[in-house]
Amino acid sequence: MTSSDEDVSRRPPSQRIADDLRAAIERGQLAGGELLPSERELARKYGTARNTARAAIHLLSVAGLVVVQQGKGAFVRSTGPLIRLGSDRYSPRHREGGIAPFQSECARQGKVGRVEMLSVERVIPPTDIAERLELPARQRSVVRRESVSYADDDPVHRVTTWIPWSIARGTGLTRADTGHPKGIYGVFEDQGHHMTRLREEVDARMPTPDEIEALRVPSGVPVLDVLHTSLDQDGRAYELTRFVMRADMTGLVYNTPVE
Amino acid sequence: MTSSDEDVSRRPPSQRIADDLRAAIERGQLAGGELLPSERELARKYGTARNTARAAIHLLSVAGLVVVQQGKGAFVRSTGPLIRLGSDRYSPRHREGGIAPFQSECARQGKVGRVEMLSVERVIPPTDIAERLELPARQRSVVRRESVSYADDDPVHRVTTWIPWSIARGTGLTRADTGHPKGIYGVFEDQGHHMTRLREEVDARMPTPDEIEALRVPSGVPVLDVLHTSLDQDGRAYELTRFVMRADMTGLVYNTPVE
DNA sequence: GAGTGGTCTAGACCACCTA
DNA sequence: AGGTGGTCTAGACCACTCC
Repeated sequence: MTSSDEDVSRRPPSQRIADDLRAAIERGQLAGGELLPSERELARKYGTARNTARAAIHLLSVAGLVVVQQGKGAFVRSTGPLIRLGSDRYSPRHREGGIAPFQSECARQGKVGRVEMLSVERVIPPTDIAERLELPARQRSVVRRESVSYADDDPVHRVTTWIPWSIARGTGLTRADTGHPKGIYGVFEDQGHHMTRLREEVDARMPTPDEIEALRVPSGVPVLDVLHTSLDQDGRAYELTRFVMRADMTGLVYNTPVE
Repeated sequence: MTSSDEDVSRRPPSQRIADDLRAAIERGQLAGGELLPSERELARKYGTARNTARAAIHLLSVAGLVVVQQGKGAFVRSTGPLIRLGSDRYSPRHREGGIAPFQSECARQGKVGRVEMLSVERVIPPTDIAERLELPARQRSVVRRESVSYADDDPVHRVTTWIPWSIARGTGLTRADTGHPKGIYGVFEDQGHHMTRLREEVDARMPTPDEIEALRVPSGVPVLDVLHTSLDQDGRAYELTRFVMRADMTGLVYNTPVE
């Protein structure tokens, strides 16, 4: 009658507890933001050692279902709507108003978007970056601009832009404040580089310790790693940007013609 | 001299061990596929209980750096090139040869691509699907096609397609084998639906228990969740597909004009 | 101070893999 | 058989939060 691969009695106690909690969450019996029973309480209830109840909660935490806070307890992770970076964010239309697409997307979710520049430096880029910019071996120097995007005080994107030195030299691109009302893409256009195509390579992975700290990512939340290449009217790459995005607060959307 | 937030002596033993292993991996001292010291060995070496060494390895496992196999040990996860689903996979060009883009992308990585149909059923779709298909409340019936894509015997994508019953009825879309040499998109074209635009919403998240089983995802590996909408020459959605993709073996790439 | 999670110990038994 | 990981126990002490 009962199939052996669903034999609940053979499932270890920690997983049984986790299953029960997971089911309660999925049924909505434990809603987003709600507090789970404490480890000691679960241990009492299930007649196990505290470590066993703890293991159960840990399972849910690495699966991204709950967020644990020391001294407080484990809370069901509440899933709000995502801030979606659209492929149309580079459209010249969006620069007319002078308002960045990240900000307007935040506003749509009732949040305040803000970008904080971290650094602007002239560096030698990693080889994968140099390749995509088709830099000749002789002149591998680029300007690297690093920033963090915030939605309502939550850091959500870590953004790194690489620009060939031959393009950036002598322009506002070498300064934190470009001084251009339409931002860095305004500068590129003044320099004669109009974005006609873009290429984005999208990966997902767990964050590095650096990223966990910088983006304050809770356990069980991956990041989207987007490597964006801007191509100008001659089909040449003139700028590269890597977005590392908290996947629990942000997503992507592409809306494109089929060629 | 030493800043307090880097004070290594205050870092718990399990994290110290994890840090050391992580450093060895990042230095390449422990290469991809290589075996880590056993838990008992680490415990001896660091003078801790086995549980503590075990916790260290667990940290690396949920971070996606190592894969643990019962009875064998913990191995450094080897990162190969990804199979990248391109936004151009829907181009009519690709259907001429009759070879699916997934297969050709696998071939590029020296792998054999294969798709296994799981089911074809007439169902009432979830509301988010119905909304995107702009189904009138009266006729919410759709054909749901489920399949799994394999690269060399590894299941890498779980694919679900929803098609309004009004479009699918009486066509090969209601059968596992459509009988069309150009696949389901060939059928759509025969029905007068030509894909002129596509919209893809991209999220990343940890896999559900179902997905962990179906895709055999090791711990510490997220999935890409892509909701694809096909729009025909009239700008109407005629088909929706959800791809759930192992992020350690597959990625995405979009190459689009800027409008 | 009482409650919560964070970490550790020292042992135990089981399941799995390799030879 | 002897190694590996998987799970559990019963206790301990620490760090954090809230009142």
